Amino acid sequence: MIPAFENYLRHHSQLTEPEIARICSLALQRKLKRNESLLIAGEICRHKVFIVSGVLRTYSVSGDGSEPILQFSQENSWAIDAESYDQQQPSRYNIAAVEPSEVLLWHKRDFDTLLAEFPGLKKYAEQLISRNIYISRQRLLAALSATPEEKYGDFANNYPDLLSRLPLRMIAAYLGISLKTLTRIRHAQWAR
Amino acid sequence: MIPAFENYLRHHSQLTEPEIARICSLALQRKLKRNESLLIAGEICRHKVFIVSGVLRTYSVSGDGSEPILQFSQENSWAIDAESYDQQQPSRYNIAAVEPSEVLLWHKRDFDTLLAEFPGLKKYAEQLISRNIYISRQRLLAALSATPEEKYGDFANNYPDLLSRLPLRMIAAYLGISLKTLTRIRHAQWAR
DNA sequence: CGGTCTCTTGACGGAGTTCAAAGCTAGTGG
DNA sequence: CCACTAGCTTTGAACTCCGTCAAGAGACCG
Repeated sequence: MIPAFENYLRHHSQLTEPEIARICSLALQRKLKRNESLLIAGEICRHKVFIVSGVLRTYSVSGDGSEPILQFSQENSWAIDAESYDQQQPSRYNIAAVEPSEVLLWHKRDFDTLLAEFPGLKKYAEQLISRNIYISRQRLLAALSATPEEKYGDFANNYPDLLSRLPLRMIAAYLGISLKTLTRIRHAQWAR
Repeated sequence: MIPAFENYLRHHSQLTEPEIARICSLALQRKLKRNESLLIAGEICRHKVFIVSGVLRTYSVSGDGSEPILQFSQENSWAIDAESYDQQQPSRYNIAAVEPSEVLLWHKRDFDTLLAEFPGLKKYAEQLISRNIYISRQRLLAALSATPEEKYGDFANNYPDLLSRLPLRMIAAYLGISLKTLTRIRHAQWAR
């Protein structure tokens, strides 16, 4: 797992080899089974998480039992509940593995140390946050005004590989539409 | 306008008086009429914006002519299109005054200078970004899974003062529901 | 005082949801 | 390695709620 992460950092950050080695030295490794939880609402998100392989979903549980999905996080990306992590307060969201997954974890205090040590890491982290914001905006816009067809089309364009890896009901939960509607759309698209 | 902003900074940041003075010295003042645009989609967002008085809306224009609203920004808060500002690339969104408004502007290069000069300002800016992320998440969740009634209720709780200052059609555009539905909800609530 | 913008209300149509049942797939355990 | 089962997907029918269209009343601004 670690070598894959090292490789990722070499290509996606400006960090030096010693810096990368130091970052890896503080990482904890963990494997998640399908559907295994990494964070449950009410718990405090104590770790920064990098996904080496697999897919995680960040979701909420509504009063009626539905599970709207805020985000999918796949290999070579990060996943945390920022609010719970930053302020070390109980999380409102859940994070769980959709597939069997391998993740690297850093204790918040360790990661904070690394951020203070390496300006390059800090800069990299800020870029991640920014990109997250841009994507969230687009997603919010789609949720507000796009038709189900458009939402599905956007999703298929942005995450073509996830289409085949996720249960449809999760895609529906991510798009904010019913499973029934999603099925209809996919069938309609086939007709073209 | 400047004194009001100075006061705001004193209460909401850890900045020192000289720092505040320096920040203000680089600010540009501008007044916006009702419905006047501050940023039009396609333009580059060249300024950081602080709202001294009034309300701005950040919105998109859909193919069908509707104007979904991503965010309202009221007095004592900031408003920019982060993506366009950070990367100095054409904006996808519009920003316009809902009421006559007074704003302070900083050229990006000036503000970047200030951020580099004052760690306290940087820290303050990061807090703003974080809060923005938390709020966006909540909003996305509501857009995905809440009923129109719940969305309106949340809005009324979170922004009680805006309720009376905004045209209802804008609240509808913000909640992602039709004006008709919004009217229906408000009437229903009255009955209780 | 006129005009524009805003809000309300009605009727209608349709898209999406819910409920339920059945077939299929894939993962699990023996 | 196979059989079984649980979960996933599809489909149908009925319904509900939201959106569109249109008209009219009211409020506010210039």
